[in-house]
Amino acid sequence: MKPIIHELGARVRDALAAIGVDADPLLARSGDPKFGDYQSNAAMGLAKKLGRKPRDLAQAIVDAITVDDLCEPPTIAGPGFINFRLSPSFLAARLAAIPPAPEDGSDRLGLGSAENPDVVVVDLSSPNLAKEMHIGHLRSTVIGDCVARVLEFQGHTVHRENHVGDWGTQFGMLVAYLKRTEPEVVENPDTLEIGDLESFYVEAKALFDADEDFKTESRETVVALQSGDPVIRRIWKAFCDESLRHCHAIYDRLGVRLIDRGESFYNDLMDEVIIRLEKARDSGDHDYVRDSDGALCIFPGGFTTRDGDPLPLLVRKSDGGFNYATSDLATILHRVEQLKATRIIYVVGITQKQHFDMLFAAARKVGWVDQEMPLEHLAFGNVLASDGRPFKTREGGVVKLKDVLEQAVARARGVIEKDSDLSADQADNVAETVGLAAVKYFDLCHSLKSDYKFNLDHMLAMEGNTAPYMLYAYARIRSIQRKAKVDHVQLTADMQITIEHPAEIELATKLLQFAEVIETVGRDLYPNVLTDYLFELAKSFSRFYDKKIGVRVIDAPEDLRLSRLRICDLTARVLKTGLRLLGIETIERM
RNA sequence: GCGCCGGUAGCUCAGGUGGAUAGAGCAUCGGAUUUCUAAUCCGAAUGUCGCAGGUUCGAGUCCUGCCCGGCGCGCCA
Repeated sequence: MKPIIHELGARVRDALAAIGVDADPLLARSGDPKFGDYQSNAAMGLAKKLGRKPRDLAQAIVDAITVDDLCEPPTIAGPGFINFRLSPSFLAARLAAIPPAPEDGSDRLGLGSAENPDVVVVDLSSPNLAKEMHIGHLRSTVIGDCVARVLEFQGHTVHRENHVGDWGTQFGMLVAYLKRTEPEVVENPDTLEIGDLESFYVEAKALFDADEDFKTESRETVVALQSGDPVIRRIWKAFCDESLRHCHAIYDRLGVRLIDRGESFYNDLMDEVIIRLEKARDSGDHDYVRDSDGALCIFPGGFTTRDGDPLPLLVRKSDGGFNYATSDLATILHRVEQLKATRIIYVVGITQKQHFDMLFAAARKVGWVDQEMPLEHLAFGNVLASDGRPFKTREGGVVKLKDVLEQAVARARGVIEKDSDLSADQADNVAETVGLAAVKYFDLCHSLKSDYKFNLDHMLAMEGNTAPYMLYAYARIRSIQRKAKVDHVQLTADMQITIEHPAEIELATKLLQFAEVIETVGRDLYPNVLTDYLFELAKSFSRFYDKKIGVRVIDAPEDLRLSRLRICDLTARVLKTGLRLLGIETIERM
């Protein structure tokens, strides 16, 4: 079942072909319902090219088109828009054709899988293991998980790569500090527990700054670590494991699954990066790879320094050490050559834009990545405090992600408190779901590139484009189904759907847009397109079910009752599926 | 200095490939309703889309210049 917009587009293309024109049908969703559901904007542009009047050309297209199985007779409006309004019988047939939801929760709503599936790498979250995850890691984790879910849903193979920072210079300091404070780690590395990584880091840093001996020790430890000293490596490993346990407590809570592949994993590949680049440098016909001030560099071109000189990507520092360009190039080698990736998406803050522009340009320049292969930096803005300033604790420290989630869940508990139907356990469960959903949804409903202001009142409001509203809309439909005492699984078998009331038409049309929304999100990777759609769907349902302008459901005549209950069920399924793709779990009652 | 991102209603924010009278939520005002969960629905009001030019049938969207805010610009990641 392909998106309706493409079906209509194909019909317009055929009509154009019939009158001897090969052109893009320029199909779009109508901005205003009074113009119908879809419109073709092709006539205006083509008319000029063909030396004809736009409206005449539009008329010729309409005369040549066959769409009576999909919509009402198309109309021509304004300068030459061709408007299409889907017919109720088509809407009904299309909805009726959606197969029942499978038991295992993998509902696809009748959507097909990608014809040419990609192998997609999504680089997400990627915290530094030295410290605890903080508010700055929220967006990458949540956005990355969302696009990974959408791409998986479309049938692509997705690798979620958690490129954690576990190999930087600060690990010398941390391991040296660990050796002092937790000497038994050397004997029993598995038993290491650090309750508060953040303060552990602060303590280590304080000692590093105050104690010359410790500073020296730290530096020696880095060298020992990176040259493979088994004792140091063991302590380092214990520290990383412990740190990852902190991270995964959060990932588990958020329902995010990913593969940890830290910088250390790429250690050997970084050597390989250097070997290949030195070879290119020495070959004589890759002048963009060369040494500069003692550092091995790639000059991708198009980037300049403050003084206007060509800006290189530094791949090996003049002291022989590696930096993040080295490990990022190593990830590209691994992803392209080992994982066989056909699309790579880096979900990283927008402050890194120039770095990724240079990295991608360099990787293409040296031929490690084909020109056509998509390398995408999915860049996002900062999370700010509600006053628009940087999000800090009262003391000016970083805000731990764990604390933010805890606070949201606590506030959610307050929101649902008045409902006495739920047991204490159920209430806890609902609060957990609602609180986490609120944080995720609020993040995902903003456009990526701009900063947004973190506001618990907003994200936990029952009104407006929020998680609680969406979850309530879903729970409400489930409540209707319970009250109607109809098995909504059995309901789907061989049963006709009737679409005639304006509220039914509106809701049915909205339901069938799900396919094209998913397609858009999979291509452009804008989660807020999905949240906006789900919000509109929920509003359409409210009108559908409204006493004044909607239809009766439970007490409607039997045939309409079953049809409408099925529409309710389809709405619930689209909401559940859409929210699932956002990484949000639904609840049956709240 | 160069580059990138943002500037849209009182507030928070949306506005695929240029499309019709620029939207939503909140807040404000007015109306419906003894509820198939009112956590609702209908209506009203509110805009120099940062400014100025340009491109064209048509510009919030594309181009040029400028203003404001944020970020980045050689060995930290």
